[in-house]
Amino acid sequence: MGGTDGLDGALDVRDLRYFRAVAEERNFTRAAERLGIAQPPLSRAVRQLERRLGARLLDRSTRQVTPTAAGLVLLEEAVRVLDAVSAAAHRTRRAARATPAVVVTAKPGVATDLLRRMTRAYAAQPDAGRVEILVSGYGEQGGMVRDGRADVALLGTGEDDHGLDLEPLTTEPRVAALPAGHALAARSVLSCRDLAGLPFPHCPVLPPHADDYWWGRDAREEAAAQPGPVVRDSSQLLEAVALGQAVALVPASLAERNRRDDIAYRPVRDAGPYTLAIAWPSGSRSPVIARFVRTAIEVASHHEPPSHAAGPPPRVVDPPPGVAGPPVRLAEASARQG
Amino acid sequence: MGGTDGLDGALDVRDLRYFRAVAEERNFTRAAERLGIAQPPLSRAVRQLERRLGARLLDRSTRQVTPTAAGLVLLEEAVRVLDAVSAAAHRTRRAARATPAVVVTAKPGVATDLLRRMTRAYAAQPDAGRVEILVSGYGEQGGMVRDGRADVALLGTGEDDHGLDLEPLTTEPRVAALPAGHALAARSVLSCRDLAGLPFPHCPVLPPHADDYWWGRDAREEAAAQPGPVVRDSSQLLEAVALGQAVALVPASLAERNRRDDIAYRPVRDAGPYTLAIAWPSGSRSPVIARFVRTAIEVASHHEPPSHAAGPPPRVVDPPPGVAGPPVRLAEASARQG
DNA sequence: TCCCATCCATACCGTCAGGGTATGGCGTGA
DNA sequence: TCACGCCATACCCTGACGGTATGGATGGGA
Repeated sequence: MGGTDGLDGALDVRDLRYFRAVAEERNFTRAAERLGIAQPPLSRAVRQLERRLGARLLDRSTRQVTPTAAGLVLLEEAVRVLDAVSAAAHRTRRAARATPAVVVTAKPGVATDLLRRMTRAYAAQPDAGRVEILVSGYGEQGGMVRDGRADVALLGTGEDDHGLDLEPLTTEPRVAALPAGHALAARSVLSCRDLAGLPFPHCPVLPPHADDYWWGRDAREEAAAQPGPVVRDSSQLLEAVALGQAVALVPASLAERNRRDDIAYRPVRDAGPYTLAIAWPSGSRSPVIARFVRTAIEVASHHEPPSHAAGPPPRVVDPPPGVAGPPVRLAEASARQG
Repeated sequence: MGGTDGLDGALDVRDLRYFRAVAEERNFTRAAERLGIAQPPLSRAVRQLERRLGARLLDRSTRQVTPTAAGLVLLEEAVRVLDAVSAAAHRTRRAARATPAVVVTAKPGVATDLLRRMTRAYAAQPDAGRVEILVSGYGEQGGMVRDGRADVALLGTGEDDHGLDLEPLTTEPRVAALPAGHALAARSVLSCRDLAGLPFPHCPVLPPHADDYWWGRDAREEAAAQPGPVVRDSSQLLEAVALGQAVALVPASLAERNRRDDIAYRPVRDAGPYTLAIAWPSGSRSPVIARFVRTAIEVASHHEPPSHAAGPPPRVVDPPPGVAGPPVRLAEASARQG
């Protein structure tokens, strides 16, 4: 479908993995370490890559390796390629299994009942395949779909939805979770201003596979510099709040399901709602995925939010998706930047 | 951003190119020829790939090589990967040039005036970069954007928009183009039924780079089996009509601009309109592309269709795109299949 | 100012994967 | 039955990739 394969200047997955490591680490030695090879071959590989592309990719000035403009472009493209390669392997292996299944991923503790209903409704359909549920840490869902470990994901407002198509499922208000003894807990209603400056839990923006995936040093340092603790799931988050290490904005349903003495939940007047969406690989034509998405939307539209006072009225399904659903992004997406 | 790179089972661009060739050609010998290597290494490579993935990809039954279910999945993924790799090389090289430009591709003879206005309007903006126009053959535009040779494309209803985000620009009716002496030319209005069964020009569904890109044998045979001639641009198309080899449905504006004695244009009552859209890589965040797309939409909304009687009213711009415009597909896309 | 630590580049070498040639086995069609 | 087409196997060779050793440059600390 694409055009000429040509030789693409003979770009290779290995080259892209290597370049990505260096561009992210901004340091050949650390990158080599991360890749599990020695530093000299890495230097050579990157240099060869630059020669093949006929472009300088890295400025190796004194004491600092920084990507050039072209290097930044290649870094972005490399990530896409590597995800696509990963996806190719995962999806092929999955398709080869005797009874292929739809793999849906979600972070633990959110929308478990909705998820249960979805899978049940799907499995109830005649000749529907199996459904596997793959739990993932905060912020991991997008990556799991992109690299093919999962077919669809449930993810919330503000999570990384790069390269995915989304359809919103449910919306509910968010409330503040405060340590029981916190000064703000004395008040019955808060506003965002009240929370400004307080330590928020830092959802690890990135996959925490320390072994085979790292962030560049600045990203790591940046993460370390954040005031709040790093949490991977809702129980860690609540624990952090209970221990007084942080405050957090959580979906109302999560608060409902986690009433505890050591945490005070308070409405926040001007906090945006939490929207849960279902996501699938952008442009997927898989009828199985389309069917699951349709089912999910159907179920969500009948789904009564677990019972909190002023939830929004049940969502009306907009035009049902075609094969993989009309790619509609959340409003958030278009507002992402000016 | 994706998850674990792991080793992906050590998938490689080379493996995917090889597998794609075999899966498309359905014949090892021809695939090897197409790849410019000998057949035995190809057999070995595919076998190794199957071992690495732990899945049978091809059924090599007697006299016939057919992809398995897993093989079909991998074929689709392979195309994505290869396009992404191509795109990485092209975009990086482009970004490395002293004065990076927006490359827009369109087939010749369609919307040239609109294209001219768009580029002029874009270039008129302060600190806007250069614009390069890359002409492409029928059906090639999508591939050119996908593999990074172009940044944006103008393409019409029904063209391959896989992996692209679209925004419609203009809509105009289509008319039938008939050889002047044709029996139907005697009538003043036609319907689709009248045209059924007549030889239509076969827009080469696929890139015609005979050297480095071929279709699988069935696709080629299928194409050869089509009654109508194969054409690559509008002048070839009109020539084919004039020579009596085919009839065609063409946008009204094309008819306007190509009045000839040997071709009769007739309205077709129930023919769908021709919608021209601008397309860019799905999920692109490039501000340059976003800007060009915004300009294009703006220009198109002010654009008076070249003057034909009952054109639709000037199109109203729906919510202007954010960074890269809200990915909205043409209605056609959601109707693509039930 | 001098020294040392850090970090990237170069030189050299061994290994193995990938490609070529020759050939065999098998099924099909004349 | 023969001949052809097609895929698999066997074997060899080349070259790319990775490792080790080492050099050169820069910047910080004493």
